Amino acid sequence: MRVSQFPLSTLRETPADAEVISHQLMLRAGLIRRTASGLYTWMPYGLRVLRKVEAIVREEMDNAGAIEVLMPAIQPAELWQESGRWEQYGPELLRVKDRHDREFCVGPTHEEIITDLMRKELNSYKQLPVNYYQIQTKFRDEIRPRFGVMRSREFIMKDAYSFHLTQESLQETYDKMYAAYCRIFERLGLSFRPVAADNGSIGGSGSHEFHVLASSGEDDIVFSDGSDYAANIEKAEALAPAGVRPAPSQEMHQVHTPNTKTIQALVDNFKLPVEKTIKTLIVEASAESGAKFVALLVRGDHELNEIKAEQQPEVAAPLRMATEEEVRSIMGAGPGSLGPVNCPIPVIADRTVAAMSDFGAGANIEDYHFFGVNWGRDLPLPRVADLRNVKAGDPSPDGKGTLSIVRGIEVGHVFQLGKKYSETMNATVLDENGKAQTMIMGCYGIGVTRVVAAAIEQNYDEAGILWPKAMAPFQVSIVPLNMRKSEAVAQAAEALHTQLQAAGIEVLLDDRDMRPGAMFADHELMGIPHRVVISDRGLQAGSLEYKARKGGEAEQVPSAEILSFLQAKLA
RNA sequence: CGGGGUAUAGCGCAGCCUGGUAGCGCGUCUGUUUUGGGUACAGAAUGUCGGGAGUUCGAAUCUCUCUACCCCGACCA
Repeated sequence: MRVSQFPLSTLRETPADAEVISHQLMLRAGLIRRTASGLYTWMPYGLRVLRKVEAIVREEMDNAGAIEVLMPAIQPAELWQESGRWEQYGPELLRVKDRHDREFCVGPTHEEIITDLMRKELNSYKQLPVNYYQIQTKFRDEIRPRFGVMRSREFIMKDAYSFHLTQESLQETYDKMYAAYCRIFERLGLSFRPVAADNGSIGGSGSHEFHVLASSGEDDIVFSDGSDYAANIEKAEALAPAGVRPAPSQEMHQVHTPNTKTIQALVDNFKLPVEKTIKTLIVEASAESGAKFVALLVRGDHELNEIKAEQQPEVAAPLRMATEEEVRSIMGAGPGSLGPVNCPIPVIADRTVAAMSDFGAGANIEDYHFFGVNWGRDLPLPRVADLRNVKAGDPSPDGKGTLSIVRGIEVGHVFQLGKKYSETMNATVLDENGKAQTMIMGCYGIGVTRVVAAAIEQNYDEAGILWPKAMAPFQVSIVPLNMRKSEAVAQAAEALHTQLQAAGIEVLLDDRDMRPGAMFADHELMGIPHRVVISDRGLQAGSLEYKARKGGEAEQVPSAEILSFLQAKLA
């Protein structure tokens, strides 16, 4: 391909509204252009990258026995009403009406369509299991689209849905999909991690997220150095500290603590170790608890896990922190002076808190704390639960090794749906006794467009993108110097271009009449992995210059050997 | 939707406070120059100053209003 015929439009300056590096580089390298909020056009070079990701996903899905279909992007409201999601989904579901005033939505996902399809197509258990997938455009009317293609409203997703007679059969396909996902991200050349995920109301262990590791990621991923345990921090269990609670060694006493509204101030002003401090958080109580508010206790240096908190029967979901006015009217003191001693509302203590002794906590009197507090002696131990986020260095919940935390970008999700849709939509097959059985379902998604952005977040340098080999829009770029003046350079460039193309190498010839520096900068920005420079100087010496995008010095390669040299690099 | 901010040439920005009819850098076009890291010089084109209304002799600038976009929160592939 020649640049003169495959237009490249790079930007020298970073557009002001691009926040994250992948968005900036995708705009600068001319891979995408914004059409409207959350809507992007994929430009020629970007589309090549996208197609490569799709091809790998398609191949691995096919290899794993999934069958490709293509469902409509526009979906009739009746199916969503049948599943109950027409009401549940909210404004993220883009609803439209046709000329007959019939209601439709632009599909954000396809459970309804596939379930409807399968209940019609499948009659017998003998037809199971099946696994259908598609690679298709989805639309979710996100409240706040951002980060370019990372969280856009329209995006391309590979979604697969499997149907089974038994849980064992589902597990088998689930495991196959899990393995296929691992192969996909390995082949894409990404550093990734499958992690156990929160699977909400469905229950069971049937949900894993696949995260591309990148410091700019929005999720915290927890993993163990002593086992293959990995989980989203939302889900990672914080174990109770080992050993028994130390015996009290101090008497409880009230201390005047002016200007001490934070844990840090308490530690600094009173030389109290942070491990001896307690944070008291007041949240709204659930209707069935009978109380209006609940106090949650975590150690001073620990962070409340909102999902774990919401799962407590006493706590209202979604979680809502009490306002400062509410706190004052219930507790008689403001935030910064709160604690479990003489607490007028129900209390739940984190496991770590339950194991503390001689600790300090607010006295529920403005500017006073109690120090030397001990459970059992000074106040009864409240209900204990896992309330906090794990921290790096915590023991792994499976008992093997300690935990580390890294940031990740969620690019895939495998999920055991069970009968959630098949039951409400009455998708059954006849079993061997001729009895109707509700099918069990699994679903498996990959955010194809997001994968492209995530790959950049993980692979870039000052000059631009560093594509993994499998994703680069071209493998080799030819940069001829002074092509318009030097007949020899022009001929050599054309000849090499023809030669590499004939050898099946994806090659891009930069035949623009530009200065070398500008061309180098463009190819580096675009992240083409291999570069061959053709110059009069080199040709006279019978050689071409080769340089890899990722590090390494430029080297001279005899012209006659360039093909085999590149083939070795590309292998 | 709540809170904060921005809107001036393709991109990045100045001008606005203190009204006088729009500018800089990059890019684009023409010519010359240069040719191993975004070359230099000369010339040129490009704006309903986000839309509408108002104040004024006169509005990018002041007032009102609408719209779009960005950032922080809930959502998610």
